[in-house]
This record gives sequence, structure tokens and C-alpha cells, in this order.
Amino acid sequence: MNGNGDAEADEALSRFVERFASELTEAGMQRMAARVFAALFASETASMTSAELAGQLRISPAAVSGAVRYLSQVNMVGREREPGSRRDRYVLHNELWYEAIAHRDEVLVRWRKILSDGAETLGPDSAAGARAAETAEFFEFVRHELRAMLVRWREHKARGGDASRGGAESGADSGAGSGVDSAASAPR
Amino acid sequence: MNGNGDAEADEALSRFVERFASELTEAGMQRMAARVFAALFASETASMTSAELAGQLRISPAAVSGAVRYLSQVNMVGREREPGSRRDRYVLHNELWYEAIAHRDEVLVRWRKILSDGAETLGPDSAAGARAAETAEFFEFVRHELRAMLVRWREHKARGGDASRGGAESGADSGAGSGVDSAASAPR
DNA sequence: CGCTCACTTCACAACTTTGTGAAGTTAAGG
DNA sequence: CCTTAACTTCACAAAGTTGTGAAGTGAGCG
Repeated sequence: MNGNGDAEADEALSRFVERFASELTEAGMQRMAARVFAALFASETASMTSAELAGQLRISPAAVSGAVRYLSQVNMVGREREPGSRRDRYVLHNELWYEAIAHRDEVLVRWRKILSDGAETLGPDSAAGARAAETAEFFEFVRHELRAMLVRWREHKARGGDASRGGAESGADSGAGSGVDSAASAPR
Repeated sequence: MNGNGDAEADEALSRFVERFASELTEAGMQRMAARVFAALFASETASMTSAELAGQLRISPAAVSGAVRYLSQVNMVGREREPGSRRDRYVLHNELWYEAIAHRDEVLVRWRKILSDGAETLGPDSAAGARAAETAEFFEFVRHELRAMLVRWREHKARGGDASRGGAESGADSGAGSGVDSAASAPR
């Protein structure tokens, strides 16, 4: 049924990886970091070695190194030494979305601070000052909402992600078995 | 109390503008767009003319034009003709945060699509496929949560922003007066 | 003990982005 | 209807970003 079936599959996988990476890039992520992330994401064990990444993405080891450094800094991947070898494996962080939201949290705190200071500078009885104060409040509101949202997502999942039929708007046609977390930390 | 009080005030305002803009830039927004946005935000009427922007930010009219074009595209500012003059005024959009979230909504829809397709490509019984499907579901979840959040913000505001004690998790300690909307669409 | 492989760092070149001056376009006002 | 003021577009120069090859570093294996 497939002599070049593998090749076709690789081709399709690559298209998905590049498409996903392209979106992430557009959203502000560095290009190489996005590509590495997408490749890891699409890999069976959510983990790859430097050589595998370089090979699949057709980039130099240096580029892999740079991308991984960034992804480590923002806590999206971890590094594991492959036992009995001198190779590292880069592994998608278990609590991926948790980390992402946590990072957003820090940003919101910074923004809130700046806006509060700005409100003070502009004065409480100027429209501009009021606007700044209000926006600061909005960011604080969002911050708490995001935290609450993560809790609800956990519940949603725990309550059975597969019973999700009739989900949000028109029924998600996914059918995921394992969670992002568990899948990401899946057997290697 | 102030002979050069105006100069000091301008200085302080400028610091706030540049600081805010810098954060927005770091978050992925074009630099000029961020600076123009911040300047509008910190202005008393949430609106300025091209000349005012160019003067305050020390940039060319061309740069203002480019920034405004971008901000219009993403629906953050509107353009109004100043009656009895041939000048335009650029005005912060009334429902600023609503627009921002709406934009995010579109992004989430795109991501969900890509991930659903990816899940199909990878196959439902591979860990990678399951991961993609699960993530697609997560994005859909977030999308609805964001919408719900906006509704709650409206309630929160309507209920009196100052009675906000006992917010989400540990109570927000803000205390703004007028709403972002109302302030942004304030009298000119 | 030293060799070798894997990763990292560095300097540089290619590419992209960004802001400007100048020419072009449109519309108000004489 | 022509002038002029305001905004926009265009080509280009400056600045910044990104990925590579090559040299450097250090840990495991013989």
C-alpha cells in the first residue's frame, strides 16, 4: 500500500509543521523558534534531538541551538540528556498552555504597573488619566480571568474531553484521548 | 507652582507614552504604530491630528501616515475630518478592547483550523494527532472564554468599577472612574 | 589520558524592516 | 479655476534581524 507512503506522510507532516510555524511567526514568535516548536509539537513523542530537528527543518545546528535557547527561556521546552549517549533531547514542556498563560500573566502585571503610573502622572481628573486608570483595571481583570480560565479548562478536561460532543459552537470534531499534558509527557 | 510646569508635564507625559509604546512594541506591535497609539491614548480627547502626532513624537508625516494606516487596518483608530479645516483627526476606537479581543478571536479560529487539519493528517491514534486535536479544542475553549470574559467586564463596569472589591481571585485594588469606552469617546 | 562527537558561540553576510525626503494626489478656499 | 494646504505614496538609505560556517568548549568513551 505504501512504498513511498512514508515519503508522502513526511511531506504532509512537513506541510503541517510549516503552516503552524508560519502562524506562530505571524503572531510574533521568532521564525526558527516557531519552526522548532512546531516540529516538536508534531513529533510522536513531543521530543527530538538536535540532529533530527536540523535534518527535518533543513537548518544548521547553530540555528537549532539559537531556537532552543529562546524556547527554553520562555519555558516552552526542556532539555534532557539521552542516557547512554552524548545527545540532548528537546522536550515540549508538559504544562505548555499553563506556561503560556503564566507568561502572559507577567506581561499583564507590567502593563498594569505602567498604566497605573501613567494615570498618576496624567492626574485623576483628566480624561486621559481616567482612561489609563480604567485600562489598568481592565488588565488586572483579564489577569484574574485568565487564571480562572485555566482552572475551568482543567475541569473541562477532567470531566472527560471525549464527552465534548456538542462542545462549544458546533461540536468539536476532535476526539482527543490524552490531554495535552499527558501527551506531551508521553512515553519516549 | 509652575512656570515651566507645562514643560515638566510634557516631559512626564512623553515618558509615559514612550514607556507604554515600548511595551507594546515588545509585544509584537510595529514601533511607530505603538508610539502613535500610546500618544493618542495619553491625549486628553483620545484624538490628535497628524501634525500634532508628528510634532510630539518627532517623526515625519510619512511615518504618521504609515502608522495610522496600520492602526486603521486592525481597527484601533478611526479617522475624522475636522470640520472647517482640511485636517484629519485620528481617534482611538471607542470599543478598543472589544476590538482587540475580536481580532484575537479571528486568530484563534485560524489556529484551530490548522490544528484540526493537522490532527487529521497525523492520524487519530498517534500521540501527535491526539495532541493536535486536543490543542485545537483548547483554542476553541479559549475563544469562547474570551467572549464570555468581555461580557463579564461589561457587567463589572456597569456594576460600578469602584465596588469591584472581591474580584476574581483576591480582589482587584484598582478604582477607576469612567469606562474605557466612555473615556475614549469622550467629548472633544 | 586523550580523542571524538555533540552542542555552543562568534563574526559575518544576506535579507528584511523601518523611516525619510520628495513627488504625487485630493480637496478646501479665494 | 487656480492656489495651497494636508495627507499619501514611492524609492531609497539606514538600521536591525536572522541564519550560516567555522572555531571553541566540554563531556563520554576507548
